[in-house]
Amino acid sequence: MKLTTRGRYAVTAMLDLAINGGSRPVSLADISGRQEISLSYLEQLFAKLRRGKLVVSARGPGGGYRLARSRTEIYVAQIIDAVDESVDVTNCQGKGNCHQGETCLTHHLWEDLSGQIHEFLSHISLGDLMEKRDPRNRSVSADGMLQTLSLR
Amino acid sequence: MKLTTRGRYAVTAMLDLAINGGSRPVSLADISGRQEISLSYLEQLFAKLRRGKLVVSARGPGGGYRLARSRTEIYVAQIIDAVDESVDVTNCQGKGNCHQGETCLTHHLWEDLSGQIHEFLSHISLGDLMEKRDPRNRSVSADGMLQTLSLR
DNA sequence: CTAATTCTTGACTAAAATAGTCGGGAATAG
DNA sequence: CTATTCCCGACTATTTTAGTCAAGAATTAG
Repeated sequence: MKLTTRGRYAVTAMLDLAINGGSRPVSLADISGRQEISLSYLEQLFAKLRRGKLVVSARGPGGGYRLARSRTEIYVAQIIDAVDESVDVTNCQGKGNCHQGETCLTHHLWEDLSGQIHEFLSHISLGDLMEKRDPRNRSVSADGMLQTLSLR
Repeated sequence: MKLTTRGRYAVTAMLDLAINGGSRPVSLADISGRQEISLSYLEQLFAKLRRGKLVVSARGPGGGYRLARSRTEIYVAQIIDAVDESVDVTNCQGKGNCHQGETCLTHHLWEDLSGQIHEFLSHISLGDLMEKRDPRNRSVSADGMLQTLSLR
């Protein structure tokens, strides 16, 4: 899990789409104007978002992008994963060296934390953000939630 | 809140310190060897960690760094904040334009999310990571926890 | 005291990621 | 037909990341 400015751009653009996309598609030019992101850069981002099945496109006049599904079914983690193509940072994997060494240990601890952050962002949808509501407040039992969020 | 590879290096190095730092300090050379991070780069990171009051140093033979306080009182968010010097990304602040525009709205939504991630990482200590334990599982009441994690 | 060790600091550099540019396409609504 | 919009690849400038180098200050061991 990595969280860079590109991820922020992507989430911002998707939020713009969720907010301004009613029945008709939203053009990248509109998003570019509102969010002050260069059109060509948006094109690159949306190419990835489309490959990630998060948006669908419509060409021609009146065309643009719309969310591929309900805003309550698109999660922040999916957006970031789509544009970030997370690189494998396993610098001890496959080499065969580093048997239970400190390197492996700390690396594993980081992986756990990274997994936790990913899990965290996997429960926040565009809809949740728009309503400024914590999705976990909807959970019926606190036990279930604790389990969801606990370390593996 | 930004989460880059530098933050990962810093957390990794601090974990190494927490694990290998008993009664005596740990030298950067040791950490460099174990974690395969260049010594000079570690020096830069630890300069910031020291300024952030997260570690204390001891010069001379047998010297090195040690945690400034207990591993249960050093949180991941503090480490990342110390090395990342988060840049302000308010591209509408102060300019006076953007009165409740879409730009401001989505920007604000991102700020909320960013704040949530920061809050999340503010509750995970080095000790928690080492014990692979979710700090929130310690909380007495689920209500209190829900409040802690809910959106502002 | 001396010498080895270790942190401290600043300037510099190579490599990678980020953000943006450009130019040409293809589809489609009107 | 034509304007609009997505689509795609190559290219470029800027910034960040990660690392290098060199000199110096503190401190401990002997």
